[in-house]
Amino acid sequence: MTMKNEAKKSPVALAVLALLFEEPMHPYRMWQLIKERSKDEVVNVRYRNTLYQTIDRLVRDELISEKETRKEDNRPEQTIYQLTDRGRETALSWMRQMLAEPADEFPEFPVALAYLPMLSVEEVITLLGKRLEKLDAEKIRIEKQITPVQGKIPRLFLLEMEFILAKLQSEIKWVRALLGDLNEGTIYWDEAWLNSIIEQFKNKP
Amino acid sequence: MTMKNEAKKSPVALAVLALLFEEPMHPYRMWQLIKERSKDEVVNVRYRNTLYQTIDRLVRDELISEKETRKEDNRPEQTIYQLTDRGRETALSWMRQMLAEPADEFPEFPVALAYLPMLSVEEVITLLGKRLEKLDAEKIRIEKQITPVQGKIPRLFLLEMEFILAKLQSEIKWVRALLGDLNEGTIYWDEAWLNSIIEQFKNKP
DNA sequence: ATATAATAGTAATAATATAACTAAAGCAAC
DNA sequence: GTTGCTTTAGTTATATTATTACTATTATAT
Repeated sequence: MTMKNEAKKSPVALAVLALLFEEPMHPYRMWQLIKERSKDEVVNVRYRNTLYQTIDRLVRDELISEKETRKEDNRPEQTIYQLTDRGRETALSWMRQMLAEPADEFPEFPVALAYLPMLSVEEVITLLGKRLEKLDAEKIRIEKQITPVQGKIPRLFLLEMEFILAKLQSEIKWVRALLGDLNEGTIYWDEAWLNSIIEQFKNKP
Repeated sequence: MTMKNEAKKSPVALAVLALLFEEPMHPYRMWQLIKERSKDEVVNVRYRNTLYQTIDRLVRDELISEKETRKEDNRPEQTIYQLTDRGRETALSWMRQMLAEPADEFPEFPVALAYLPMLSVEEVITLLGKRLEKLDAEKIRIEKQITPVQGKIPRLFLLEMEFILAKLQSEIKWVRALLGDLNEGTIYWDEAWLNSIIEQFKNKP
C-alpha cells in the first residue's frame, strides 16, 4: 500500500502515536501508560493484542518505525518504536478530523430502542430500571475518578472524563423520562394495538 | 461451533432477526426495509455486504435458516431466510441485554479530548467551532425527520430518533461550554505551561 | 437507442475483537 | 528452597466487521 490516502484512524492508533510523541517506547510500556493514566476509559486496550496488531499496521504504513530491540538485563526482549515524520503529520491530521468532524458511530442502545415492541411494556420497564441502576453506578465510578484529583491536576487533563460524565447524565435523564412515560401509559403497546397500527398503514401507506 | 455460548450480538444482527420476526425475506429486501424505515440511522448498512456477511454467520450459528431460493420472474435470484426457534430466543435475549446493560463502547471524540495538548489552544478553538456547526446541522437533519411525522405515527416508533437527538443536544451544550472556557482562558496550555507541569510531576509523583 | 439507476448477490482484503497460548522473572508463603 | 501466583513481553489463531470492487439482469429516463 503506497499510502496515497491517509492510514485509517482509530482510538488505539491515535493513542499509540500520541504516546510516541513523548518518547520512543515498546508496546507493553504503552499499555502500562494507557492504564496508569486511565486512558483506557476512552481507548480499548482490554485485549492487549489489538495494540500489537495496530502497531504492526502503523509500521507497515510507515507512521512509526522500529528503533531498536533490546534486552534490558532481566526482562523479556522489547521492541522500541519511534514516530516517523509521516506519523507526526498523520497524528495531527487525525486530531483535527476527530475534533472537527462528528464520526458516525453505531452504539447498541438506540438499536434496542428501535425494536422495543419485540418485548412487552412490562418487561421493558423492568429492563430499563436495571439499566438506570447500572448507569448510576457508572456515573459514581467516573465521579470517583474525577473528584479526588480535582484542584490537584488541571482540568485540561480531565476533559474526556467530564465529557463521558456529561453523556452519562444526559442518558440517565432521558431513560428516566422514558420510564416515566411507560409507567404512565403515555407510551404503550400490546399485541392488539400493534395489529391495529399495521392495519392503519395498509390503508394509507 | 456448537454454540454453547450465545452468538455474538451486533446492531446488524439484531436488525436481521427483528425483520425476520415479521416474515421470511431475502437480504436485499432487509436492506430496503432498513432504509425505508430509517433504521439505517442506528444500524450500519452503508456497506450492504456486511448484511450478507452477518446473515452467513447467523445461518452458521443456526439463528436463521435458508427457507427457499426463488427466481421471481424478471428479478435476480433471491435467497429467502427465516427465523429458527433458537433465533427467536436469541433475539429476545439480545434485546434484554441491550436494554438492561450499558455496553462499553469507544467513540472517537473523547479520545481526541484526551490528547488535546497535541494541538494549540487557538487551533482547538477553530476546530471545535467547526464541530459545533456540524453538530447543529445534524441536529436539524434529525429534527426534520421527526417533526413531519409527529402526531401521525406513534412516539413509540420515534424513540431511537429522540434518543439520538437528546445525545446530540447534550454534546452541543458541552462543546459550547468547553469553547467558552477556552476562549476565556479558563482552560489554557502552551509549550512553557506544559513543561512546567511535567516538572511538577517529576517532583511529587 | 443508450445511459443510468435499481435489483440481487459475490469476492477479496483490511482491521479489530477475542481467546489462548509461551516463557522468563519476581515475589510471597509454607 | 520450592511451589504457586503475578508481572512482563510478545505470539498465534480465529471470528467479525468494514471497505472496495466486482458481476449480471432489469427498469427507467433521456
